[in-house]
Amino acid sequence: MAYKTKQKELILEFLKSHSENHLKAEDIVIGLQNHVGIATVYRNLDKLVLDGVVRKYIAEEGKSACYQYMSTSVPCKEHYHLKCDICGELFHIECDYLSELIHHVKKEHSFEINGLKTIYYGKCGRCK
Amino acid sequence: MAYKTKQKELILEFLKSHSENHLKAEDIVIGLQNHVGIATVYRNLDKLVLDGVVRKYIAEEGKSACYQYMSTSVPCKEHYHLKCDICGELFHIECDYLSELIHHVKKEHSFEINGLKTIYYGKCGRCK
DNA sequence: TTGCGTGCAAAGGTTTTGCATGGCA
DNA sequence: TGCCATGCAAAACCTTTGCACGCAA
Repeated sequence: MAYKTKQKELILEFLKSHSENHLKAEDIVIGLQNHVGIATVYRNLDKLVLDGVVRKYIAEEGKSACYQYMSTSVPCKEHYHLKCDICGELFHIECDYLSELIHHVKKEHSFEINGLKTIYYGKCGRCK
Repeated sequence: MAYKTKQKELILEFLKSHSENHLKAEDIVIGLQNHVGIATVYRNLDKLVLDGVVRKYIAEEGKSACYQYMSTSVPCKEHYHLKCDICGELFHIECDYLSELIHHVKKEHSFEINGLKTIYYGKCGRCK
């Protein structure tokens, strides 16, 4: 039902080898030296996101979305994202407090926060 | 330096009278029955956001931004937003735990989270 | 009168879609 | 062979911008 194609492999390969970065669809196309069309990149990313292999970030309104490979061996549950409104930098932090927050909201507010998808906006130390 | 115009008044009026809703630029144009152009709406919203009179939300990537009037009499510091990935509904909650989280991140991670801008994504009770 | 604000339409950037073709199974 | 995947270009969508005109001060 799902064919294995060269493009699919190339895209996943590229995502894996840049798993520490947040990639835009175009970054992938450029990284693969235009061997894969952007429409194909978007189509594959959509599927990968649905399969939970890749996460999608809303970096900034109007700007392009970012994607990142989710390593299956290293769970990212304790990994959160803070984005500075001023300089635009995205910080990755690990914090038990945030994990507790998720637990709290689930218990008290019947809402299951997706810590991987949520981005906290604000002002970073340097810009303050 | 800043002129008072009919359009400006109409837009602010509309935002105020729908302060419990999250409005898209187009909602405002339609609400005002096309008496104000969409470019004008965007230009005014930008200023209002800068002035802190209105907040802007990134509801969903690729989709249009939402705006909401910030009542000056009722401070909204304890008011957070949860958006369900499944049904798309936006929940407004008040929660001291979240307020504490912001305090914690500020102290421990030197990052000042903007609780008004941040939207927590996840799954709501009904969709779970 | 001065110059900011507006409306319109065009441009801009990102993502999606239609359709013919390519290539996996 | 059957049918999913791809590439290209066009379309779709939201937002911004250029320019001439209108209108507040």
